[in-house]
Amino acid sequence: MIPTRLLHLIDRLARDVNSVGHAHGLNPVQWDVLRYLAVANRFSLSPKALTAYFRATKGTVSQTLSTLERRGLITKTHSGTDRRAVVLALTQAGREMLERDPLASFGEVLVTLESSELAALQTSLAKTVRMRAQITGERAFGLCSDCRHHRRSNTALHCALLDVALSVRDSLLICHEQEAA
Amino acid sequence: MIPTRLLHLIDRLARDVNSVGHAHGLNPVQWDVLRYLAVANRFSLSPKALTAYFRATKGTVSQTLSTLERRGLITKTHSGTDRRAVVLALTQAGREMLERDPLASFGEVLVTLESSELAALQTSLAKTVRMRAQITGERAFGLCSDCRHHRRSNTALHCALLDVALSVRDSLLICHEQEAA
DNA sequence: CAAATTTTGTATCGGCTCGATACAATTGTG
DNA sequence: CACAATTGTATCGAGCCGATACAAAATTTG
Repeated sequence: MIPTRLLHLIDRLARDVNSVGHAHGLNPVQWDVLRYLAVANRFSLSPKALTAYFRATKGTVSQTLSTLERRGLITKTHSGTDRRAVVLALTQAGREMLERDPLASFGEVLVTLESSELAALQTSLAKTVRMRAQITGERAFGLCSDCRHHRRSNTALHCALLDVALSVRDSLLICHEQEAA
Repeated sequence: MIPTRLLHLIDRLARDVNSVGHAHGLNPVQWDVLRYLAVANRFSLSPKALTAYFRATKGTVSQTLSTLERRGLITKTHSGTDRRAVVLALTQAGREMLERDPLASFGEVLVTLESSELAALQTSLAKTVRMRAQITGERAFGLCSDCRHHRRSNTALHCALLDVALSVRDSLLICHEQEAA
């Protein structure tokens, strides 16, 4: 039996998020790009990864990125190893813009919840998002450290998929290659 | 301290909802209208109520409704009491379309959760949505029976704001006038 | 009651987003 | 080296949505 009332709440929440996403001259997708770049590791800073993240076409992503670059919020540089690939990065202005992230207004509401309730909410939502990604066959964009390709010896961290060494910081960021362990 | 990780999940969930909302030739807003009309009581079936519900301008709502009417999914009739007002209703085709609601795919995921977890999730989300509505000064669109204008004698139900009798069915639907008790 | 104001909705215009298609450049493969 | 696959850009057009102006009915005010 489908939990109609809960679906209604999710729908309403999603609409609220979308509606609050028009702020400081940016639209919801543009905010999302800034947020993504703030939490993605160095293997995931490409238009390709964003295309998967947003389920948008390459053209759409390309346009959004051009707009953000024109506004000085991100930079686009060509990768050294693969000269087709573009490496994205937040500029200082981009990081400052993120400090005015309208989504933070949800945070102010959430912190009034009991910490145990907050933790439970986070766990349930994480489960939901993960299962959804699984069903739709899309990437989960989870933490590098939660990935089945993640290896940790007593000396270092390593990605078995890309065969590269990982910093602690790398492993605590989101990776587009991530697959649940 | 703002729960960043949780905000990220909410953002991702919202994007998922929005993305899944393009189905059967309808867009997310059009689905939302159909869903709303299915759960709104007879005092709330107007373009005006939808304008508040979606935080959209009157013009935008008017256009969306015209499109849905053209597709035969809703009807628009003039109110008898106030001839400016329009009364909306789902057609049979509209109700059938709702049976293919893409949001139901979330339900399939959610039912795999423990029922206690499901209940907790619903409670937390309801709180969040309610607090958000309060802060932004908007209507909550809660259940008629949860309203401070709701009166129940041993013989009948009554709305003290509109001064009309309520059926049991009325009181279990969403009302645009609703204010938390 | 007449005039002004408020409420409710429509019509029209234009900016902008986004998907589709075609294309360019680089890398990988047989 | 020819051919395919990958990654990203350029261009076009449909459609969404906000803004403005307008129409019709109801309400308030003098």
